[in-house]
Amino acid sequence: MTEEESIKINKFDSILKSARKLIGEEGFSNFTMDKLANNAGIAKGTVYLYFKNKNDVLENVLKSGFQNMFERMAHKVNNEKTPEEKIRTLIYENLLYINENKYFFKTVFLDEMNVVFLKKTSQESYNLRRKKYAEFISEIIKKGIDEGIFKNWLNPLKSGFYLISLIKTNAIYNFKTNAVEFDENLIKSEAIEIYNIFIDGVKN
Amino acid sequence: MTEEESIKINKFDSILKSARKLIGEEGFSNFTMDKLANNAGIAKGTVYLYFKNKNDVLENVLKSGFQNMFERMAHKVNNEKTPEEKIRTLIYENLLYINENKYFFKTVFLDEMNVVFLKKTSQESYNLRRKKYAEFISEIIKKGIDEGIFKNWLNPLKSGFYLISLIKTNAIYNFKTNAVEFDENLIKSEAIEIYNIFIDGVKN
DNA sequence: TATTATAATGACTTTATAGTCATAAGTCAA
DNA sequence: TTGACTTATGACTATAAAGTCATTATAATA
Repeated sequence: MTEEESIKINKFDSILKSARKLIGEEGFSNFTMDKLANNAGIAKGTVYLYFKNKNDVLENVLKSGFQNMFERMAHKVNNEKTPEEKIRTLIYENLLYINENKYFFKTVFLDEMNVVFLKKTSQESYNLRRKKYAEFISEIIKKGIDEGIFKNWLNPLKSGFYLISLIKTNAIYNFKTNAVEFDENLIKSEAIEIYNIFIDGVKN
Repeated sequence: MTEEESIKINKFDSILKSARKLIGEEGFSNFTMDKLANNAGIAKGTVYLYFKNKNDVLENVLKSGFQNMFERMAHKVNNEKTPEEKIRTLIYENLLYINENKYFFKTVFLDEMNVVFLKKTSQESYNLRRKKYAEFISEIIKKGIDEGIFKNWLNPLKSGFYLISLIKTNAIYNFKTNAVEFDENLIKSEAIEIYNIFIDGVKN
């Protein structure tokens, strides 16, 4: 690597670092090229010497956030023998990685779930609705725990969110794969699938 | 209700309907007040006679999308006796409702998962990364099925997405509730929690 | 040191879109 | 029919932020 290249890469990296920091602090929706230049201590035009455009910055921020994650996890997981051990390691390593890149993932995840076009106050009412739903489920879970059917170490509210996320993931999966109109039977079988996975997961 | 009120409400509803339609077709990020007025066949100023501002429109669109969902589900669920039956019914009714409001939920869900600030092409590479990860998990699941440990009716890829969504939901839950820095032990116990739920869910 | 090449600057241009408001059209009671 | 009131219009304004480019500063080279 020549020195020029190294300087160029350093600047690239330092701009990227500023971008990550800003996005981690204020989210994607408040991220502007002016703020970026300002935070990096350079002129706006300079940013465009290192990045094609704003999208290019965002893409690199995301790329850097997920950089290494996959390789590191795959490496750890491949060292395990049984499917169960692999899954246990995968979950742990994933949580660890998320925690190591806490500010980045916090923003990405919260931005993902917050219908970012809404004003703060409307986002709150949206999240409140979600929470109310999770609380409704948590009452059912609590009852199951009290009756001794469900694992007694479950966090009922968190379990409620888990179930919601399974349902949503199922819907998204089917939105993306099923071009065809899906009928009542398909819905029924999908519901049973989620039910069997979730119930066995929470049952004693 | 006087006739004026009824007219006003009809117009309110018809604008809302246009908004839902547009958002369902093009997503939140492409939704503009000009398009809305145009689609509703009225002048832009008229929209502002029925809605305070854009946020007010969006809020009403979301509200209308989730309208009745909760009450309807709660009603059905409350008719069931055991926690297990309640959960089965809840899942089915939820999937049914999502399907009945397919276009609305499709947009909301996909917008949620698509880092909307990215250009289409960058979103695709982002989704590809997610898919690659799910595929990695699906290989583990397949192995578990082959070995007879896991339920043989599992869709491995979908199960991969399920696990990712559980991990993510856990992270979000902890981001929102744990103000404190969380240490390695907490991460370990969270990982074990997810592991126990997921493994029992997929195991025979 | 002088000349050329490279990097950086930031004022300016462009664009998109939210929101406004003077004007016009429509409605209805007296 | 008139005039007061309500509703609707869309050209216009305001604003935010992306992206540009002529100019200037810095570094490399002869």
